[in-house]
Amino acid sequence: MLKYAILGFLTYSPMTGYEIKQRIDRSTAHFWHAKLSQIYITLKSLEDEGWVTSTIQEQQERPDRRIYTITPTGQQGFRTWLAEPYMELSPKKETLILKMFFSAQLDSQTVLTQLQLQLDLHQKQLSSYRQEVVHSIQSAANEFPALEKDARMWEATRRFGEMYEELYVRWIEEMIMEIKSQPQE
Amino acid sequence: MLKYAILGFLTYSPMTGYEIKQRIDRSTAHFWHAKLSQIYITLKSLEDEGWVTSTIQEQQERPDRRIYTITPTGQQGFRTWLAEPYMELSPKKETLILKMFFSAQLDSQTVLTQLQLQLDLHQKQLSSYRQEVVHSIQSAANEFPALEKDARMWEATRRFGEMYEELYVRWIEEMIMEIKSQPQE
DNA sequence: CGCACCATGTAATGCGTTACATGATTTT
DNA sequence: AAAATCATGTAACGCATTACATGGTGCG
Repeated sequence: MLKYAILGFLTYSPMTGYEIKQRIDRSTAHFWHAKLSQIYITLKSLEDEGWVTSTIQEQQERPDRRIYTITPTGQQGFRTWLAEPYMELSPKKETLILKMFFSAQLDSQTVLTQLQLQLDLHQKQLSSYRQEVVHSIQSAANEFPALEKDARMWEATRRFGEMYEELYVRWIEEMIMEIKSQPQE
Repeated sequence: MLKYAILGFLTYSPMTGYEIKQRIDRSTAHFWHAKLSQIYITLKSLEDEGWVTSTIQEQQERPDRRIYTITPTGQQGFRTWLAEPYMELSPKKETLILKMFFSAQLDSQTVLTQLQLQLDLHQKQLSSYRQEVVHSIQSAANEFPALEKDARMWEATRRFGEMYEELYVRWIEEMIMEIKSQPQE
């Protein structure tokens, strides 16, 4: 699956593994993330398949860069995947919710501390969607006017991330209120 | 991580791998899922660690059952994990959103079909949270009145799933409207 | 008659993370 | 002086999925 995310970025322009990582972090990280090491591994296997090719660009003051380019076969494979109907629900792994599921076994104070910590994290994430992510989409769109339609899609996915964090913050706040309002045993 | 979900269920009562799978499907599947084969593998490694023990219950008309019981060490390990502050955001892998991110490259009709399909799936999931999941929590709470506090937590996690699906449905509906309102090129 | 349910497990494979290894330049 | 950025990669490990293997009972 990661291979399609990588191919997707390479449809815009050739780039290095390092740059792909940066793009992911700035745009898709809230619904699709990846570690740098895994990106390098996946690029290599894409090259073995013939879906991308790579050339070395030598540099003197920086390490050499390996620039990956998508091949026609890769283009084709990516398009096929993109158009393919997706008929499942994406599997979720939400550690906080799992902990809460069993947290009746804990004292309220520990649970409240846990929730407060997560509230802070999600609030930070929310404000990042409202600021950094908005800006990075707008600057890409301004720089390349041909990508206007793409930018509208990117904005829609950003909005998904924002709505998700709003929901998370609301849920945690409700949990905190509910726990505080309950008689201690 | 799955090991803690399994231990969590075993704190309520001893049970088989098969039963753990059923419990997961009925209660935590929307934020924590697992395949049966992985549950068996994890139970075995928990037994090697000494966190659970197992006994065989012979049956004549059905296959024998291996019943797992949590040990004091396992109890301790589970409690430690539960009380541990969770300081990250859970990583997400949302295939639909990833596809949408790149879908400016597709014609609107294909995108609309994709969205409509997912809308149906999420609406079904939503109504399941409002019906089956509500009932299964209530029947567990009625059967074991001592679990009242637990049931309140289960209900909170169910509510999270419901809110999440409401968000998803809303987002897809907005996407459909936006795409329909755009001039075709 | 076929499908779903009960019930457990192994083998092969794939995907992902963490740690390791290197090393100059730029920013704080 | 320390940390972050640029830049690539491998090795070991862990976790998860898919396929394989078995086989009786109960329901529609």
